[in-house]
Amino acid sequence: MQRVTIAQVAERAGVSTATVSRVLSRRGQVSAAVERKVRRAADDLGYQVNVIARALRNSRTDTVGMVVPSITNPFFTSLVESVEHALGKEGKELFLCDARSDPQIEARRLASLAARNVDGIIVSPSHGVDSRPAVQQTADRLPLVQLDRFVDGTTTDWVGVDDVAAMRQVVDHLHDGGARSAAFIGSLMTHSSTEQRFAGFRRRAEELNIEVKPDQVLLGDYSVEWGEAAVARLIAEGGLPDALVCADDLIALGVTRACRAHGFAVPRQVQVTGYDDIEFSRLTEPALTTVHQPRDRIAAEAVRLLAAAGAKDAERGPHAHISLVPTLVVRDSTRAAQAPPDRI
Amino acid sequence: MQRVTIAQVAERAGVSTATVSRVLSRRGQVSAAVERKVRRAADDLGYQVNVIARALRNSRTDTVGMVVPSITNPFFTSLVESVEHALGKEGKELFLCDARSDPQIEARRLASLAARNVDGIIVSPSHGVDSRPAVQQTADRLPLVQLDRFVDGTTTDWVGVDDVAAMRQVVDHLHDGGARSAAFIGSLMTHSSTEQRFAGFRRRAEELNIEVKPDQVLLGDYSVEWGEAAVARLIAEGGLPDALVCADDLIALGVTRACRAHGFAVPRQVQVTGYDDIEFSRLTEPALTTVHQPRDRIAAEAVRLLAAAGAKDAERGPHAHISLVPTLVVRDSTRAAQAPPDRI
DNA sequence: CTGAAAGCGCTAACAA
DNA sequence: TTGTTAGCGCTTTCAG
Repeated sequence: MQRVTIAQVAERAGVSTATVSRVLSRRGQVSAAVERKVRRAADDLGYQVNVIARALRNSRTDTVGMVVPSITNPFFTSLVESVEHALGKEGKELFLCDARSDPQIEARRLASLAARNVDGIIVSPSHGVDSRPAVQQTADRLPLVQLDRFVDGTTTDWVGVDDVAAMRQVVDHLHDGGARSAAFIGSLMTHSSTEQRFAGFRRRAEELNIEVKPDQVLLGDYSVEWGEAAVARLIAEGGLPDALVCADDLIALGVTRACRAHGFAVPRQVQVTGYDDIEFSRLTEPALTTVHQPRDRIAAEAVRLLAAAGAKDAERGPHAHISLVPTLVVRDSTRAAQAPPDRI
Repeated sequence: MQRVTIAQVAERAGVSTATVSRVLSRRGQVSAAVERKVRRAADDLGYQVNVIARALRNSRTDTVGMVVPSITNPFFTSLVESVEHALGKEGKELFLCDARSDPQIEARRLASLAARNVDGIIVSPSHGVDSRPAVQQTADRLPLVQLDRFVDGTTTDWVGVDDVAAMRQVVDHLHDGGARSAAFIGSLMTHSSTEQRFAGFRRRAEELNIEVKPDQVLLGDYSVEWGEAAVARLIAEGGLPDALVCADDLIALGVTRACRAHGFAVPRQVQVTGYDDIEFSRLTEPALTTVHQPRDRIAAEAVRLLAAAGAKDAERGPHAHISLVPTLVVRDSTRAAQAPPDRI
């Protein structure tokens, strides 16, 4: 239970603490003989650095903090996995926090990460507006990259996908499958993802003359339950359009399920699309057509930006916004291309 | 970018650093007037404690480390969520690590957590044997609780469910549904979960005269893919038994999917059960019959044990093994009770 | 009730 | 190449 300190190692090896430090942190020149003695002593005693003490001295922890809106959302967990992997290559570790989609909790987590002297922070903000103060304050104190989502009006690095381009692909695909009317089912417009995705959807739908009734834009949250509820509401209020475009896969899973429960065949009577390409999206019946996010790439870019920001301590260059183009994964919840009905 | 220290607050408030410390860590008596001055100064300067410095001084971090085999397994993420919640009530934070099912990575994570002076560790070991040295060493240095899985031959606290009792319920239920033969699909017997679950399965199957062919015990890993592969193998080698008992929900999801893909109706021709009750288990077609683990309760007990171990520093009492009884959730992948065929 | 000062374990000047 | 020493920011005796 007693910790072994550098001083004890020094005593046993018959050298000074400075020498031990030099050996153990492999800095500075030490003769081979002394090095051997020190390592020997350290091993014998079972010495382990005290990262806390080292961090206090160096004001570096080799730790990166990450805050996600929800750790139970498979999209974020796979993003976390990618980030951890990318970080591992740099010899850094990840300190993960769950904001539970609450900007207040999020603010606490960010503050606490900063207080723990993490070298940088990766955050997918919970709210497009309310998350701003905490995110901006944190970004003023240390390197910070926003991932996937971002907060309106903040000046920080950001990495994500081009939601508008993605939605264009989605709508084109649905149109090819014969859709002439569509509904959009998303979360409240409280964060950038839904906002961007809806904007992309709406724009392309207009261009293609796909009908989108105002009361067929339904906003709730990113959950299976909400997807189910939304479909129930649509049916109650007059029936389903040709296509249901969902802002994420969880919603789409619920939507698909509810459609089938209410006797609507997917994709024959109604087409459904998701977003994110979580693992389960291929497991439902029918497997979901969705937008694949290049998670590893997103993670790698984020880590790279963080490293760069950490390096040039003096002055920060302009912030980077890296937007990757996602790909459409066509599965069984949409129809293959066909000539539009009126052209037959 | 510059950190505000206690000294700056002290100067601005016109008091000593000791007084500031007393106010900010709410220890010791301070006059109301001084307290107000100090708080004022701290707010003005935007002071935030340096947790690192405090930790070095106190050798306490109010942080608990958690290591799970896989952060993409929904069972573990929901367990993490429960633990974080339970910890929040104690004012502690969670430092989460993913071992990627690799005892080596796991060992590194454990060491690193210990080096960071976490107050305690919650670990669900990746391997029933290979995880032992790291887990035992860590447990010797600080409070440690094993969750869900455990390592053979270690003396630490443990919280989980009674797998044997759970499997008894599963087998009874399948038998009620008419099953007279069954296969078991699990991970390699490299960790306690599968071991225990298989033992429970086998024992009850024997008691009920349910046939289990030796080559119908298939061991791979906890993944959807393995579930799919296992079914393919069973079919290739002579067909499916009445029931397929899976060691976790991911496997069961793959199993169900593969059964349907190969034209076997679930549950009419073959019954399938899972284990864990992850959220997606109710979303597949058919919804999965599975064993529900009381996650919140498991988490609460673990946190309680950790707190207790942290308190009595002097001598550790005997270690506790807390085993909770899980409940069977009957959904649509199994058949309702019926009189056994031979009794009709 | 408040202040001075020591020291948690480590590293980096600076000396030798 | 190695040792001496100061100090990272905080808490906590011990005096006052």
